[in-house]
Amino acid sequence: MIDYKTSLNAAQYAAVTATESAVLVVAGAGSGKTRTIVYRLAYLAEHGVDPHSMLLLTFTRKAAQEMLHRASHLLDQGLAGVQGGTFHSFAFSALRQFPPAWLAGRHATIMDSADINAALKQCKDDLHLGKGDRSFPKTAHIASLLSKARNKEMPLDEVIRRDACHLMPHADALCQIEEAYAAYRRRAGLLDYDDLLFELEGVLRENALAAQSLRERFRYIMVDEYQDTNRVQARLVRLLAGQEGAEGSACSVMAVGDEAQSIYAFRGADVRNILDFPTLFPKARIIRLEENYRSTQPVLDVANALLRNAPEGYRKHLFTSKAGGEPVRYVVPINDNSQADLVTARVQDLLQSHLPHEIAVLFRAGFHSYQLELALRKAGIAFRKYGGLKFSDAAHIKDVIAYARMLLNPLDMPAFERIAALHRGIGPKTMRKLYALATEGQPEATHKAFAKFPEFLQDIAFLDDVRAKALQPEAALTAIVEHYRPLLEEHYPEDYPRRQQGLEEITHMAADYQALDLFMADLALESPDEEEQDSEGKITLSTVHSAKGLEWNAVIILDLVEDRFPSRHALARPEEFEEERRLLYVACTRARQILDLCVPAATYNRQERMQEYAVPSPFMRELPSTACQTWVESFGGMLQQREAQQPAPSRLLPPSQPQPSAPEQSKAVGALASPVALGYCRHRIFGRGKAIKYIAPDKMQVHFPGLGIKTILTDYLVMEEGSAPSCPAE
DNA sequence: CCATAGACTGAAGAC
DNA sequence: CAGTCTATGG
Repeated sequence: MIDYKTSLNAAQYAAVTATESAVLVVAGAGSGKTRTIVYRLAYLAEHGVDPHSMLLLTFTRKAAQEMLHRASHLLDQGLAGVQGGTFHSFAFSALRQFPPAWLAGRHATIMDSADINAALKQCKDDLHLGKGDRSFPKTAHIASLLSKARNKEMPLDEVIRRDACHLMPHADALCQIEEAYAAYRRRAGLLDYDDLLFELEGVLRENALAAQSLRERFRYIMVDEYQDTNRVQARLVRLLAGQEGAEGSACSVMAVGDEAQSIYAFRGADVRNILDFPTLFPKARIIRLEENYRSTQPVLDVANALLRNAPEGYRKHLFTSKAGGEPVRYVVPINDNSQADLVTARVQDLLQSHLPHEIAVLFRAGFHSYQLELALRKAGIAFRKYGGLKFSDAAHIKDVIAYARMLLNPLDMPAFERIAALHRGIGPKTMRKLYALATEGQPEATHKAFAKFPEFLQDIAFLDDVRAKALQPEAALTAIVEHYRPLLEEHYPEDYPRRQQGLEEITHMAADYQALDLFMADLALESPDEEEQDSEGKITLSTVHSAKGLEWNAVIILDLVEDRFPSRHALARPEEFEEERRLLYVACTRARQILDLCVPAATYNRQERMQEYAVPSPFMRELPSTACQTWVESFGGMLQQREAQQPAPSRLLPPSQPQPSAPEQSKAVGALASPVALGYCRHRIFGRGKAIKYIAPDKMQVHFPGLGIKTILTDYLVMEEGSAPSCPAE
């Protein structure tokens, strides 16, 4: 038996052993919440609970696998029966078992983001909306608005009014698109990410048999990262748990979360779920894990400083009983290009040091790491990148996936169209016509139309043939790859050998699956990593979002300048600005021993085709000078330590007066509740000679919701291009 | 005259 | 990779 009392602290022990009632674990960063879940899994297994009745919902499948792996390691026995993964993947497997009535008998396919975009584009075109209108939102933007509406469970026009008021003129058109898109999915038997959750909720409510069967099976539910669940997800937990205290429902739910780490409000996550948990489960115990076991005090000091400045004041103070630790470094490269070189050199140093070589470089957006990727390649340092483009985003992989999907679901419209478009002479118009004909069932017309494209006909015949053979996933994919080969060479004459390797990889991955549709679902839900084994010795590049829940000995954060971190998209509303703060908090708390914050003095502006002075991120400006050690790059690439002083003072608006005080600003404050956000926005306008170009007057309302154009012009736009910045308040 | 192919630019975060 | 613009083929 495992000695839980000595392996865990008192709070962790309480959380692990509280299996009778619902438990909410509020766990600070690095306070051992993974450890708690791992020990709880082991504890349950040791006390005779069948792994089959445990459900572990985490943010990534990888997180679930790792916890299960660690738990079975503790136990000396496997925990194979535990169902673990994301809400979405769990929903898919539940729906596979208990499909909703409208899907009866069909293999539903999950749409990936490319499918969603294609579908929306088609709906938009069919309705003749937004043609040639530059102010009409881009397809990807429409997708994010529709998804936001569903995740927040708010009508679409409400979401537009609140989050994108400049799109109000298009609200009607967008609502029409939303409707058409819903019809499209039903017709083609497709589920998008949001459908997975709502359809499962529907099944649990309407299909008593299914609900009972799932409830009987899952007696122990554990939900990680609860602060990033949305309303439906909370309802799903509730529905799966059944009535608390009701006869025969011994279901025990444990939710683990940290409100300071909520970084998914943009996709509808609702921190209220944590606050409402005790209402949902009145008998719930609440346990707090506070001591940090991960990071050194200097790292925690920076993290604490970040939260201290949050207007909402999370009552969080991370502490460790370990003393000492390397100071956090505030590094100022000359520009983003030399940042890549400095980071590469730093990584090389760390790799040669005695420290365990677990190093991560984190950044706000996928493309921020491009320069670094080049520099690392040149230096011969192996890395692995998470976030941004996925393995399954590559065109050739998508092609093969399309074949596999059409194998499962001949009506899968995006797949059909993708395959059609592979052949010469078929463009958007023709492929839609062909799909319509093929599904309407007019044999003669269909025959005639398809006869013009013999290669496409061959594809269809090939798929019919493979379908008849009912092959295993690996064999089916091998056949597809072989069939696709000539097309691959035709479409990618320059680099098809490299792409062929990717195709071999995907065939190989399929070998682990019993059924093709399960494999397809996993590809759409989470791109499985190519081969885990060679990850040894590689450093990690990752977006902060993808770094959630992970930790490294050394963490380097890139591009802590305005426009990048916080992202320029996060300016419109104070809540979004605060989410950026929590995002940076998450990034810093990933570090165990070493934390480097990179604040390039200049960044490349693509429009101007030149380097431009960058403004340090407001989060950096507010950091007390004692929190870190400043290193400035001098010409020639040398880093020099600068004696304690306010790190890299903001260029034009010193941190001592970041907020406007003049009376004329008070009317502007109306819409922007947070003075921090206002100070920040003002800084952007006045802090740079190019501000007028940067935020065009007619776009100002986007950045300052609620401000009229007149106010903006009279109160704000006081400088002309190229002139010295001047500010009415001064 | 429509539909397609090819060149070019610009990127948020993720299930 | 997606979206847009333009040249060209049917």
